[in-house]
Amino acid sequence: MLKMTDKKERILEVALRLFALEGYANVPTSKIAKAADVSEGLIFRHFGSKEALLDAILELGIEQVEHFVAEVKQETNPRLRIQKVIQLPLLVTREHEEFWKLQQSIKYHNPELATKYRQSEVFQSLVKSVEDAFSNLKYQNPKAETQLLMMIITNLFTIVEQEDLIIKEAFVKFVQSKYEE
Amino acid sequence: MLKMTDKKERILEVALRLFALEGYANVPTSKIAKAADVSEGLIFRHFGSKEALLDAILELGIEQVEHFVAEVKQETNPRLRIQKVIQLPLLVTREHEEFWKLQQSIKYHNPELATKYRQSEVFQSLVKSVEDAFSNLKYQNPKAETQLLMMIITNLFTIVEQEDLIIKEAFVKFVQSKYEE
DNA sequence: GTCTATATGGGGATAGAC
DNA sequence: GTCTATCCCCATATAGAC
Repeated sequence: MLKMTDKKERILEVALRLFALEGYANVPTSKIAKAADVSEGLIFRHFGSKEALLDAILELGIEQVEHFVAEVKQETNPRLRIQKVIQLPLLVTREHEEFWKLQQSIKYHNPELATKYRQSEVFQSLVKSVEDAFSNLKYQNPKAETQLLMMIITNLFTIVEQEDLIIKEAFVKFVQSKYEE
Repeated sequence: MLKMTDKKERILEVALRLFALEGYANVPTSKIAKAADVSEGLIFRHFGSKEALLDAILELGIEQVEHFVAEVKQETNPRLRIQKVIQLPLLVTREHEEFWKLQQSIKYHNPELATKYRQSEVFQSLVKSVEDAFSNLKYQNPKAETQLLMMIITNLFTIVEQEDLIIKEAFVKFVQSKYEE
């Protein structure tokens, strides 16, 4: 990937942090500019609009998550694959916690953008691979199982952001135990 | 309860719906006024500020949910009590559903308000009664079980993608089956 | 690429009449 | 209790110089 301008990069980082922390709608571009030590105008030079900035951040996040998802899909043992999916929030949030938090929050601010993510290849393929695993394991209702598990996982991300690491890990283990044989 | 002015009531209803649907930050008071067929000024006469309006809505929501929660708590058979909690999302009316959704969304706009609700008597007592049920049933980790179940329930409320009642009911049944003996 | 200065609109909120 | 009119701020966005 071509190296971005330092400042453009800084804007992305800072905006991600602030959006995740305080919510997209609550963060004026002026605040981003100040925090990134950049002129406000530059944000619009680079991204065109505040919303386009959000979009760029999400694109970037999806990219970064791709590798984690690939890891899960590559696991052929269905039982293990499910264990790995459950662990995703722990693994991903370690590096991309803010992105996930943002992802959650925009569900409410900006449903279209959230939908865009939900329908992204990455997410869809993850869902499918989970469903396959449940099918292989002869669960009676693989679709519902998948839906339930994805729901739990999505929420694990948000819990994860609240509690301390020990509690998180314990809870993830607990959920995993639900899917052992 | 004293009967409110029709218009005050209408503002509350409309605002609840719009906030839940589009997010607090995305709904200007002008829009609420128009939708409720009321002057914008009246909103401020009655509630003082937009945020105070949100607060009033949440208060009201808590009140309305109280009776459903009481129903659950009053069930002494722990197995049945859990079945009933899971059914909560189906029992509450559409308005309550909106209330629940709003409750979720403000986590990001206005964490203090969300916390206030989370720590409300109603919610806390529901959590406690679920935890008791799990304890009685000798689940190994009642606290984690409760956390997981409450998480699932909260999400059941917000499954919008499946507005189809049949699907929703099927899914609730599916979750219930997880907690049968 | 980046800054400074500025335009524009819209959102929350108030005043005052009825 | 309710409406109309209005204020003011601040957030997004643009223009133009460097």
